[in-house]
Amino acid sequence: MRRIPRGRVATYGEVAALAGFAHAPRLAGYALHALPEGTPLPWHRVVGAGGRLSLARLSPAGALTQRLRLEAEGVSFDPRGRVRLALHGWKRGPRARRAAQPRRARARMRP
DNA sequence: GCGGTGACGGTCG
DNA sequence: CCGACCGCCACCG
Repeated sequence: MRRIPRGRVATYGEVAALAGFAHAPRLAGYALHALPEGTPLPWHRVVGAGGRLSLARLSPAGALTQRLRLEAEGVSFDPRGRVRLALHGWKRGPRARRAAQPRRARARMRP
């Protein structure tokens, strides 16, 4: 979790995979649930698939805290309250895409 | 040991 | 865009 850069988010599945549990995203959820109150870990940067704040089910207040913390880092949400992964996804965002695509053809000159 | 239960994720209707 | 299921696996009663 600490690896997730400020202003970017990762999904439970990604966190689980990074921890070596590629086929058990639920474990990530379970682990987060077990975090102590004032944990220094950036737990707010972990979101559900599609950018949903899964915490909402368990604790709407907690989800609000998560949202405020993310917005404070510059993370934006869509009208339905989901993180815009296309912009802030650690592995799917614009930055990740640039890293993945070695070379992007330059716009051609005017004919 | 057993069955129910998720801060999950993907599929299907 | 829902809601219902299903596979998943450590916890818990």
